[in-house]
Amino acid sequence: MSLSQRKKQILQAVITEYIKTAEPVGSRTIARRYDLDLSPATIRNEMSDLEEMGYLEQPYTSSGRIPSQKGYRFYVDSLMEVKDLSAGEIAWIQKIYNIKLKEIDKIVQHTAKVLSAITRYTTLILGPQIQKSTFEQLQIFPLDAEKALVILTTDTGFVENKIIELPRMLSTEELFKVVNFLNRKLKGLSIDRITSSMMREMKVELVHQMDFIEQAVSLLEESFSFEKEKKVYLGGTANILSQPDFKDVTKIKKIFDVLEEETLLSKLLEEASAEDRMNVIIGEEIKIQEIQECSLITATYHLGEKTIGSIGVLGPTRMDYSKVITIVEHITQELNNILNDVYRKKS
Amino acid sequence: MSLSQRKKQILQAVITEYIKTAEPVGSRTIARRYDLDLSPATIRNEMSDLEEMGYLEQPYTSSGRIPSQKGYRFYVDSLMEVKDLSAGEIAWIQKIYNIKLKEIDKIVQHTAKVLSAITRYTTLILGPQIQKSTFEQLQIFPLDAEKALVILTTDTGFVENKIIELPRMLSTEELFKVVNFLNRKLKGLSIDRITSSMMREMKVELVHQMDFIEQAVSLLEESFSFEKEKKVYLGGTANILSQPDFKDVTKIKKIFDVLEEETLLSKLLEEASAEDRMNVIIGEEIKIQEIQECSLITATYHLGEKTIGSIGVLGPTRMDYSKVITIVEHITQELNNILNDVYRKKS
DNA sequence: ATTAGCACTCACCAGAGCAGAGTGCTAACA
DNA sequence: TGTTAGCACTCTGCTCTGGTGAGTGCTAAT
Repeated sequence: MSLSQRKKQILQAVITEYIKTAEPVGSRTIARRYDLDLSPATIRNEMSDLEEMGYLEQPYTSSGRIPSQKGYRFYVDSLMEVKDLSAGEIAWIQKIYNIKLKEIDKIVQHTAKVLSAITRYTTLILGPQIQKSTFEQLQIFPLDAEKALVILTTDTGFVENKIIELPRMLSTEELFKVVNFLNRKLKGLSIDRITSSMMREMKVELVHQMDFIEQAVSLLEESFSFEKEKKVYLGGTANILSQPDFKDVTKIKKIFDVLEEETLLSKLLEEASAEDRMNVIIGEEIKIQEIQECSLITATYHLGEKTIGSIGVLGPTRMDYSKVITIVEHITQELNNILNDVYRKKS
Repeated sequence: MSLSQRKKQILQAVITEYIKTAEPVGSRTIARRYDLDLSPATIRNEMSDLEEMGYLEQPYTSSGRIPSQKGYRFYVDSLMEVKDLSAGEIAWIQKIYNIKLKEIDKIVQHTAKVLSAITRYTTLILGPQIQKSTFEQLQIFPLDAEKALVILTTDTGFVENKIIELPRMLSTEELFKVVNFLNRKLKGLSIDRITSSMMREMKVELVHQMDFIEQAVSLLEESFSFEKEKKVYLGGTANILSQPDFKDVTKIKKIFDVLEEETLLSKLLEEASAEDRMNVIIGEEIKIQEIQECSLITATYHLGEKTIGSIGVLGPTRMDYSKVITIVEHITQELNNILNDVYRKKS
């Protein structure tokens, strides 16, 4: 069943007002501040209907109304008008975003900070995924008899480093032989293609070519066990504390506890932005119980054609969806430009 | 003027009790819970004296007493008995600290997390300083015509990478000439010895050796402008929210705002641990106004002989100094062991 | 279908009254 | 002279009360 034009107007008015004030909205307020040419009584009746239909809620008997989750959903999907940024706002963003950094992780961290400063909410950015890049070179520096530093670089300027245990009984010479072998084999391959089946193949080949098989294989395995965990960059976590929605310290505590769980956040962001377009998740649609009084707006960012990570803004369900969506859209665009500028493939 | 034995006992009792309960402590409580064989009235008189001398405070007329900053100071310096960890506690710490990581930044981050989990306060760790390590190798990978990836490695397994603008008109060949020159010159030098005077020297030398001076010099400069900013690793920031001392959201907000200022924190830690031993800074002794209701306990950690960073635990002034000091001592020791184990110099 | 009017509900606030914890002072005691 | 019992007093924190105002739901009139 669809809503009458008038009901939509009233729903929109209630939500807009509630987003602004964080207070339950009464019929008089609507009548006064939005010229719908209706008396409070009529608005009351409509609001009563809207409540019955599940779009509004009453925190307590005879209080004003607040939007329900369903209300927000409908607002975001069909009611909200996404306005463009003014030239002034764009200039302002430009000014504080203004990036001189070139390292991808720094860029992303700075973006999180700036985005949270602009929106006044908390920003989560799922770090760029090395998986999408192309293998450039693997290098190895022995540190002592047992350990070596392995550095993996990609065409996009990723540098991953880790320290591995050296297999016993492997001479320096042999070590470099294996490394050279790997470099020959892998050059130009995308990282996520270097799968376990591929590794198996290489093992077989190693068996034929070399006589120190076992050690070489374990070296190979260790070298490629680069962290699959995805880094999440946070910005403006303190902003949560400015929200009147959360004046209860125990509630805040729960949210912060979630924010300290990187794995949880990375899953959240990954699922949210699975479809590679702007996405809004409202309240209990979020799978993490502790933050179901929040909403999350996500988008993805790209390097060339490939999606390499995602951006999320987390605020109370009462957050200013339209404003945040515009800003996230803009920032994502900027980030894409910066990244593609710095890391554009050589020719 | 020094305190009588009895006054000391009473002061200690008040502080111990207040640390436990976070409530103003009255004379009856002391008489009941600590067997000093004194009547409440006598204790009252002594407490009154202690207040006059500045060791105690009364939040309001005829309430119990709470320790003043001076009180805490005296307690930490002369009263507190630092007890050793029990075998059980040590085993427990061992269990959750249990590190398999080898990369220095991961180790430090994990330490911050564990330390905050054990103490239930917030942990700040000033990241290991590359300055103290020894130059191993500089490498350069051209990304495109204008940019190149520079990787600096040290003997201790540090890997710093940055992207630089290539000077125009510098051929790949020339590029590698400069890099080779640098590697020859710098090999084995400690990073903090690579000062600007040293750079000047090298510039002079370059002038004599090569005919593409200008470009080489600018390359040199860019390559060595590695971040001097010190990274601070945080753990357990959410713990602040569990402290009954901070039930006021605006207070909490202020603290969190400070925690988001990395530069501020790194300065704080650096100053606090300047003397290279365990240090306790109480309340207004902290230079940052917003967190003057907190205390900070710091220690330094080492690689070989060299101090490479510092560890701090931040809690309310009412924090359990003795417990935290013991734990920080223990964890610092563990961290030293781990680091020296992983990064011990090759012979 | 809309609206004016009215009784009713509930949160919020201020003030009053009360219990409990704790102090400071005085006077008695060892 | 130091210690202690006793007592009046203070202040917080809690509950209860009544009043106010915002807001509703219902009914009846337009």
